Amino acid sequence: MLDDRKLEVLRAIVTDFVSSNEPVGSKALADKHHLGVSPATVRNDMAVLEDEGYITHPHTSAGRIPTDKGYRLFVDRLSSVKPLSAAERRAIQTFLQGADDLDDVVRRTVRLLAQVTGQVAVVQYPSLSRSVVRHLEIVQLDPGRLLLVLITDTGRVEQRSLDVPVPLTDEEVGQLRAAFGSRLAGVRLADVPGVLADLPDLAPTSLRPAMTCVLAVVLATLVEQPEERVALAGTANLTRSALDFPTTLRPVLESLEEQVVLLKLIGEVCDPTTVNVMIGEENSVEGLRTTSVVTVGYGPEDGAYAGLGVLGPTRMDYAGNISSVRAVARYVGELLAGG
Amino acid sequence: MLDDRKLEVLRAIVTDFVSSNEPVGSKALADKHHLGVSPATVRNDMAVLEDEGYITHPHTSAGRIPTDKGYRLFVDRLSSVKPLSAAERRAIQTFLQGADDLDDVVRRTVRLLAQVTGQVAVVQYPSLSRSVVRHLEIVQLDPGRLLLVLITDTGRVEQRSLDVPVPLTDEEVGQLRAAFGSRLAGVRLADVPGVLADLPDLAPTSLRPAMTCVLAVVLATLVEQPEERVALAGTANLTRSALDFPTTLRPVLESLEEQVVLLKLIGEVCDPTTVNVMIGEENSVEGLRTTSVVTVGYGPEDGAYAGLGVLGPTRMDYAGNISSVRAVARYVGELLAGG
DNA sequence: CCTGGCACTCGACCGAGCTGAGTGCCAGGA
DNA sequence: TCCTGGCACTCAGCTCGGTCGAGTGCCAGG
Repeated sequence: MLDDRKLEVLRAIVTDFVSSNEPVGSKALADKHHLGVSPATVRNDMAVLEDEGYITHPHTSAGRIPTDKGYRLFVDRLSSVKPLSAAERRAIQTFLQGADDLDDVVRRTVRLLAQVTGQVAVVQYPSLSRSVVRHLEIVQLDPGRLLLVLITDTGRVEQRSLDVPVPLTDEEVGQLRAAFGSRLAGVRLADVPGVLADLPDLAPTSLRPAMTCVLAVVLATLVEQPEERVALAGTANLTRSALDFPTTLRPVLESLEEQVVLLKLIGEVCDPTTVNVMIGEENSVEGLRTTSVVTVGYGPEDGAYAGLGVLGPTRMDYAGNISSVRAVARYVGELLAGG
Repeated sequence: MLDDRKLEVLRAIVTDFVSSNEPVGSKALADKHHLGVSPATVRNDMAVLEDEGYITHPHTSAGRIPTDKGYRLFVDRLSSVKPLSAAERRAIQTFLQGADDLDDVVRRTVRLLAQVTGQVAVVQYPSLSRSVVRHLEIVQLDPGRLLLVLITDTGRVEQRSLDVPVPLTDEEVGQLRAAFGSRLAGVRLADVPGVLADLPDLAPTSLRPAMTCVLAVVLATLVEQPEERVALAGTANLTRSALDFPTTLRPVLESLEEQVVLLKLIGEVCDPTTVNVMIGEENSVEGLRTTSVVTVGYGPEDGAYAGLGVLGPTRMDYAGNISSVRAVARYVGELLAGG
């Protein structure tokens, strides 16, 4: 149905339109891309591409622009990887070096990604459920009020406070700490329920109520409904492509303010090797139907810590953004695994 | 120079323009606000107001719009307090109730403020330097690597990790914890340097290097350069008033992405009783020269925890926003002081 | 000092007309 | 069969001129 030349025409349309933001006509196309055929032939090809739904025109006497389906085909089969320049790689590396904190790493990453791609960047904090416990500290703040501090292998620190029915002595707190600490260190959070299942049974009677409380909180807020966090940057980049957002960018900005939405965007990815691209209408989030999202997991190859990605108008440089996202993900993954 | 009627005219211009976003003419003004004088008289007054720089017109045959100076006069002398409705008060209260965490409180507050005012909302986390230490926990994560967890009276939790030259025994960690804990509990962070000044001298020799390290970190990252955090919400509201931003909202969005800028906006306020209003050009931040900012401190009356506020186009409902900001600040202050 | 009247200004709004990029289609040629 | 040049057609965007009316500034009279 679509021979090589037609695909070539589609590729040319996409690349031209992405860089110019203007409907591209047959003549300019035949000229600039030395396709070896005349504009009339290109027109015929275009008619076919349009029949198949890969391109469309805004009005009769205008050039063609790609549809979401056209972009999809382009991304899947037509875009070649665009390797980053050495300078870019160096920039990424230097920008990320010198970060101490996990917070710092994430903040730097998200800004870097926004700057490199010129899009909105989203970086998820290492997912709790996929993390490994490094330390669980239990402290009594006030009599009867405990603070739990969980530190994961990726440096994420979460705290929860809770009340226990009876104030504990320092010694009892120490016992609690030891009981949980010894069992949890090195355990993936997802595996915690199994590891802790028999804990209350073994505890001395005096400690049992407190232990049950702590256990409940650990399971509820750290394991079952772990708080996922995301960082966002580069929303100002949306204004640069104001033309791309027919109505306004209001719905886009609104969507980006919802943590839930951001998580939905990058939450599913779990493979650091495959880059995921969602184009326009493919997007499940109402209000982001005019945008495309490029995401990838980061972390060790056998299971990512979390995801990161960029969001922009469907008219984006997919090849470039895919490369950037992948490169940044790799560096961040190494950084977190190394530190 | 400006008699009562001229002031009344200015007030009418401001209120009309704020609600309609269209230059207001003499006739409409005389009609709607039953000033008791003819349009011609209003015109004369307008001419004076314009000479004095309080209003201006976009072009010769258009109505008048207030200048920044006009808004300033309006805010300072002409706007009456607009008390919130009972429903609004209830909404604020119910919206904020049920928050457990400090994080939760701040997040709810910032969203609430954005929703109530229809502007961009900014809420600063309780400033560390003005907070009181509730607890300082010291944990050895790995041999030679310590984690400090600081909890303040407002529920803010900060952690820092640091390396000490020699691994410590559990007992030594306990000594460290006791030494710091006993001295810091109940102390304002700003007063910490004095309280800890003589600490290394009193420590046993074996503990001294570690203590010096911890002390250095505490002083450097918690006292001298405490990390101020802010939350932001409602950027989508900027698009609603797209007409108000002559160029684009790009510079505004860019400014709002800078933590430093946000802190500058609300960082100075420290009085929970006085609402601060910065109008247009008064604003020190380039890029926010087309916006106005309404801020106030929140916390106990004798010294706020931090500031919060809203940002919007100069054409905003000052009276309403001032009331909302003040009301929200009061509730949050009570909530944090009470909990 | 206020008021009604009057001439004036100038942005907005509308419709006509032109332009040109781009299309679709068709007949002729490799 | 497929490509090509030619040709008529379409239509968004632009410009131009004209009208409209809101709003102004000024002035003479009350």
